[in-house]
This record gives sequence, structure tokens and C-alpha cells, in this order.
Amino acid sequence: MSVIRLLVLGAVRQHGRAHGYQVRNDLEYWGAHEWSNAKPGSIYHALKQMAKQGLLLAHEIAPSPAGGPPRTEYEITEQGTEEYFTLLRESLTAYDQKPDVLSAGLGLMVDLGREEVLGLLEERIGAIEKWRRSVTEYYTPEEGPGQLGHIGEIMNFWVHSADTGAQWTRELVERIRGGAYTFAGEGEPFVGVLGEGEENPFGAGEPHPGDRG
Amino acid sequence: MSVIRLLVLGAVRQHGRAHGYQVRNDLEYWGAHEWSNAKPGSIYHALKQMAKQGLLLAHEIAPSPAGGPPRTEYEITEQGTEEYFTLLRESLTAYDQKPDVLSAGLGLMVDLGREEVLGLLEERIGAIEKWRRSVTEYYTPEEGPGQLGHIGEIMNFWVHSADTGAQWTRELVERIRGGAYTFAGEGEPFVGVLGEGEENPFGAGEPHPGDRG
DNA sequence: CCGCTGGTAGTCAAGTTTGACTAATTGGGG
DNA sequence: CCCCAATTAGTCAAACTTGACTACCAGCGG
Repeated sequence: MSVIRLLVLGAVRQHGRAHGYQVRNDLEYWGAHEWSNAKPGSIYHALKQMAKQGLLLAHEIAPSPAGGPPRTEYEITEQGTEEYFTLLRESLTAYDQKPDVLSAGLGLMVDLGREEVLGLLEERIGAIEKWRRSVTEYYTPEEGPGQLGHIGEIMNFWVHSADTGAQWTRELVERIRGGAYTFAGEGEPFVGVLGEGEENPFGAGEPHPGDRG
Repeated sequence: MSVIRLLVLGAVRQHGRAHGYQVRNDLEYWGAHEWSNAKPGSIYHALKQMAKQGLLLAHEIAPSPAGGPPRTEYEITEQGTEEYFTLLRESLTAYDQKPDVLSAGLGLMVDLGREEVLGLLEERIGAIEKWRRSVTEYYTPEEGPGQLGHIGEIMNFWVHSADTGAQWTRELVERIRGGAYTFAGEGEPFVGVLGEGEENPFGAGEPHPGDRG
């Protein structure tokens, strides 16, 4: 799964109706250009592709009398909504070591109910533990570890990531169980997109914090 | 940077001369299909592309009398060797949250000298700390954290990953400083590729440990 | 000696991502 | 009033990735 689809569906859904540039802005607001491959090309491509697949409905907007570039507004379909929730649930439960997927899931989790999110995160913890077991069993040669030489450091690194990832998830579960944040069906939702003409508080300022060291 | 190039260059270099299928096997031996996007298509593509760019030298092998598919053997050029070491050093120092890049670097680090690797890893730790500082400064609104709502969990997750990643790197530095593994110029090198007809000890067995939870 | 499985070696079309580019509008400064 | 920079909105070719597919051979059971 590409994280772009999840992000784009989430943005369009929260707007009701949005054109490419708006989606692009929301993703920047979420910081997605930092932790995912959310470039203009990918976003416009995803919109077109998902429209072709029936997940979005494209409305060609007649160019304003003043001219200007042709725009298209998108609306999410029922099929798209279904896909959105499938991807969102997956992003919270699947452990595939892709931090961008989890980040997107965290940003959008409040579209689900609190209890469901807690269940999904518990499932995630179980998945991490299962993955850890299977990796350690599979890659431990009969002659004992250490046999692998420096290659064993790769496994060591995975296992470490799994363990710390599980621990972090447990702490998140505690925070959510303790009442943090506002989830679907709990009154006034957190505003997750920018309104018309609203300014991105994180958009300007210093140049990006270094994506690469 | 795509991790495929690093892996392919590393495999070809260790063989001296290799055709696509051999490279493919090495990557499987390293477990790269588990933690990177090393699929046949990507590997053959990378070989062709890098040959076109002068990083590899392609030798068309006359089809054996028995027929069979046409093969090409590749050899690394001087330019390719340079690129290899550039990518390898980058993979060990750059903190871009892509675990596949670090995994590849760990698997190939012994092509460098022990002291250099220690230096690169120290540099990595510095990069992680710098990144952490810039992220926390940049994303902490003046009204105090908590202002961000659940979006703050994304940052929380990044910071947690950075901290545990730095800690793991420190422990790796200790192991290497303590004499673990055999690096370039330290006598009998660790054999990192499969010889002709050698069997991959990790190739068969149970179906893959679940890549996704 | 027929067909089947498994290993060897690689191709291909379709889809995705990248990074640079185009093009119009707005809002000043000189 | 003209030009410049920034903002808004999007396109495009080139590169890369994916997953399924081709083709050949060896060995083996029946």
C-alpha cells in the first residue's frame, strides 16, 4: 500500500470537496512532506488514478472568466470511503517497518472511534510480537547466533526496532485509554485541515528541519 | 538514494563478475527481500541502468551451445566502485528513517575499515541528535505542546524513533570498538556472497516470516 | 517415455515516483 | 504604470517498482 492514497483520501474526505492544491496544502500542514513521499506529482497522480478507479468523483470546474489553469475538484465516493477506512485500519495494525504508514495512521486515527483504535493498536502490538518471534526463530542458525558474523547486526537492528516500537505503542494505548484526544463521535472534532485562506502555522519559518543528517 | 543500487553494487563487487541471477541470490542470502524492495525486476533494472551510466561493465555472454536464455555478466568499474563507497558511507551516516538503507549499510560495512566505520557511526549519532533538536524546536508551538492535539503523536513517534535509534547505534559502536567482526584490511574477510552452486542456508524452510503483521 | 515439479535466468506492461518545469494571478515597490 | 516576487495550480518526461509472466533444463515417478 502506498501511503499517498491514504493521505489523499483522508484530506479529500475532511474537506468534502477539494482540488489538488488544497490536498497538497493539507499534507504540508500535517508535515507529510517530511515523513512521506508526498510530492506534487504523486498527489495529482493519486487523485487521477483514484478517480479512474471510482474512489473519487472528479468535477471539472469551468475555468473562471479570468482564465487560469484548468482545475478539477474531487469528492470522495462511497467506495472511496470504504477504501479509506480499510487503509486507515491497516495503517494502524500492520507492522511493516514503514514509519510513514504509521505516521499517516496517527494523523488520521481520530476518524475512527476510541474503542476501535484501542483494539487496532492492541492488534498491532500482537503483530509486532509475532513478527519478532518468527524472525528470531528463522534466522538463528543451529550453531548458535554469532555464527552470522556482522550480518547478525541486521537482525539485531530489526529486533531492536520491533521491541521499541511495541513499547511505544503500549504507551500510546495508555494515553488514549486515559482519555487523550477527541475521536469520532465524541463531539467537537479536532480540525485537521486548513480552511479557505487559512495560513499554515508550520509552513513558513526556518528551512526544513534536515530530512537527512 | 535507492537502496537497490547499493546492494547490487556490493554484490557485483564481491563476486568480481556476476550475472543477474547471482546478484538476486546474494540479496536473498542477505535477507534483503525481507527488508527492502529487492524484486527481480528492480535488480535487473538497476543492473542495466548502472551499466548504461558506466558504473558497471556489461559482458554479453554467447548463449551456451545448449541454448538457454541470453545472459549478461557484469563487472564493477572504477566509477562504480567510487559510487559504491559513496553510497555505503551515506547509508551509515544519513538518518532518514529508512530502515532498509541502514540494514544494507550494516550488511556491507565490513568493506570499509574499522576506524572509518566507527567514525561514520559517530557521525550518524550526531546527525540523529541534530535532527531531533530541529524537529522539537520547529514543531513546538508557542502556546506549548498539547496544542497540536493528536497530531503531536506523529512528532512524539519520530522523536521516540530517533532516541532509540541513537541508543542502538551507540551500542553498536561499543561492540565494534570492542573488536567484534572482521573489517577490511584485517585478514580473512567474512564471506558475504554465495559461491557457485552453494546453497543458501536461509533460502528454504518455512514460508517467509510475515512481512506484514 | 510422458508429464510434472522445481530450479535457473530473465522479460514485460502497468503503475508509481521524482524533480524540474509551465503558466496565470496577486500585490507591492519604484 | 511597469516589473518582480510570491502564490496558486498543475503538467511532463524520465526513472523506478511491481507482479505476473516466459522459457529452458534436470530429475523423477509412474
